[in-house]
Amino acid sequence: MRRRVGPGDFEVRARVERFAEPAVLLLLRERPVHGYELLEQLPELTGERMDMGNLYRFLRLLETDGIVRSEWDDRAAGPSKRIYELTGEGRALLDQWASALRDSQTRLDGFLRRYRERR
Amino acid sequence: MRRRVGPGDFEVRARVERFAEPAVLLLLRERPVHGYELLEQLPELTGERMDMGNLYRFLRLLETDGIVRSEWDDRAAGPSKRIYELTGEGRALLDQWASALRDSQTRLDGFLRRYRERR
DNA sequence: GATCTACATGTGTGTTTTACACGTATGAGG
DNA sequence: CCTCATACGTGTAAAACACACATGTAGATC
Repeated sequence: MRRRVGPGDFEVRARVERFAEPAVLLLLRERPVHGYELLEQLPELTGERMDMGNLYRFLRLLETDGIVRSEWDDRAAGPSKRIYELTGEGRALLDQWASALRDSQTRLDGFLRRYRERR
Repeated sequence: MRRRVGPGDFEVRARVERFAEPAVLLLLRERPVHGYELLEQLPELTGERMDMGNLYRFLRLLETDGIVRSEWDDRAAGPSKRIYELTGEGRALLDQWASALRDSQTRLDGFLRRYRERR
């Protein structure tokens, strides 16, 4: 997204497409967590707050795809939580993401190097 | 985009959102070019072929936003070309992109470092 | 005991971005 | 005359993202 905030003054965000996916997978690899917890921990990785609605939808999609599995947890007081954990497929997917993100890094590197040449 | 190409085997692309924009701006900063030429040179920066239709649409949008300006060039034989060049605003926007991309790089770096911890 | 806040999980829907298919015209070379 | 490379474009569907709203639990505060 690009937004003009003044003449010659833009606000640009350069986000990786669907970056929430690898971020969720990485957090889940560390330990099983529930959605609300992810919501709090994601910004640390992604730099911005994720939309709640999309997160919960996204988690269910991951489950139908066999990337995560979940179960309800009512043991604690308060509203019950759905705890998600990574499957073997999920770990494989995270590895693919990591490799794709390394490529992306290389590409960014190339871009920025070329940007600095010929100022 | 994520595509399952087998059990536990995924094809993941980790692309920066709207990466074509900074790529076009960078190419235009180097010298004025026309659309078809961009189409050929973009993959060098972005790693993939851009959709033609979207590129031409995108260039016109950039022009209405004052990021580039253009004029027809009929001097050469063959179909006439519309040559684009970067405006001052365009250069400013490229600088903003570069800064955003550096942030993105830092974020990727953090992600990958955390990925390598706790395998 | 009403009301406010934090926790926790969701649905509905519009907007933006990207993907894919197709249309039009010029001129060079067989 | 037909095909191919060049050059510019439109139409539209699908995917991703943004924004608003709905539902329920329980502790804290008034």
